Amino acid sequence: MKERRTKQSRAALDYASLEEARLYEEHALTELRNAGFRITMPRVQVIRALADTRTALSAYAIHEKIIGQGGKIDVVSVYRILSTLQEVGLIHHIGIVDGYFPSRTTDPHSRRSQVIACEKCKEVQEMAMSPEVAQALEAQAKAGNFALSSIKVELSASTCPQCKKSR
Amino acid sequence: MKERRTKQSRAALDYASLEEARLYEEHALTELRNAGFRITMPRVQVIRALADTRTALSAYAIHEKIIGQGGKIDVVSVYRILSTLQEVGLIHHIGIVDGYFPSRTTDPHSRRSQVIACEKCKEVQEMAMSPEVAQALEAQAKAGNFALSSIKVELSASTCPQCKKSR
DNA sequence: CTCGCTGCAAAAAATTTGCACATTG
DNA sequence: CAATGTGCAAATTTTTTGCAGCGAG
Repeated sequence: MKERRTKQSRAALDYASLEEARLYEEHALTELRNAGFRITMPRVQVIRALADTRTALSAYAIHEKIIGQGGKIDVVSVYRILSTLQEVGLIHHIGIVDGYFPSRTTDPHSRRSQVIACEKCKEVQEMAMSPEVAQALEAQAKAGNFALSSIKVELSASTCPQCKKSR
Repeated sequence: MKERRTKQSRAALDYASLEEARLYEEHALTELRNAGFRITMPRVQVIRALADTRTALSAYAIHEKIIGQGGKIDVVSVYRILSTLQEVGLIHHIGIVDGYFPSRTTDPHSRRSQVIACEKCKEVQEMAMSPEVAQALEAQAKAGNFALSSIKVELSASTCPQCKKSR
């Protein structure tokens, strides 16, 4: 029941599609370069570890994933690279699951993020923030006389579509 | 310029009004009792430390605040009490400032929270989540076939009303 | 070639655990 | 007085820092 697969399913539930991953890697490298950062092996490795994940990862989880795949990197570098990636807007830190997740679809410079995390399987999904929501929040901040600089929305679900099916 | 005060201003910028604090303490103790927890000195102390704060506090910050006021408590207890308070819904962990903040106005059982934090002075304010925002997010989750269980909105502002004035 | 970046070593900070004792209801 | 909760000691985990040397551009 847990091993359920469909024709076009991915190889393992923990990984995003190859295409998604490839796109993210490319995108991330470009953004990094544009921001004036050098492209190094450690950075490529961290980006790849994030590129195909479906769950939010901690610095240690990323480190282990890289080592587990035969890579070589120090945890300290993972920390430093994560803060660089966050600075450039290529990843978000997700509070409700305490981990980093790649920003695959969101504009790195938008300062807005919306995700939903499944409590059961821990998978995270980015969602587009609807203009209504964004505008309502902006209006509210303005009414309160705040100079709004960023919006972060984190939703939590007891089950996601996959978890719902496998029962 | 920094010491600006108005007639009805609070004694120190770090503290919420006495009335707000008193109400929160009372409310928190009631909820704790109702949830079947005992009322103990350490718990009262942590609740008080949170009751009058305007910024989000870490476990250590709470510990120091209590000790600094002549109280006595172990950090370990602070951790345990914080997780109890969170379980009961009396505090929220605010990701963008990485600290705990009292839920003064939100219903402990609503599983919804919305706050705004000022990047300059670090003060946090709870905001009511507008029905439009809540409904839009619910609809979105439903459309994605997720069983939504909680909503957390964190806004960040470069300046808050107070910071804006003092310039 | 030359900064920017990484690894290594080490320290510091944050969080968790086990157990004997104290306290609440 | 019977859980429940706390303090203390200690371990574990996470995060930060300083510095010498490597390597991307």
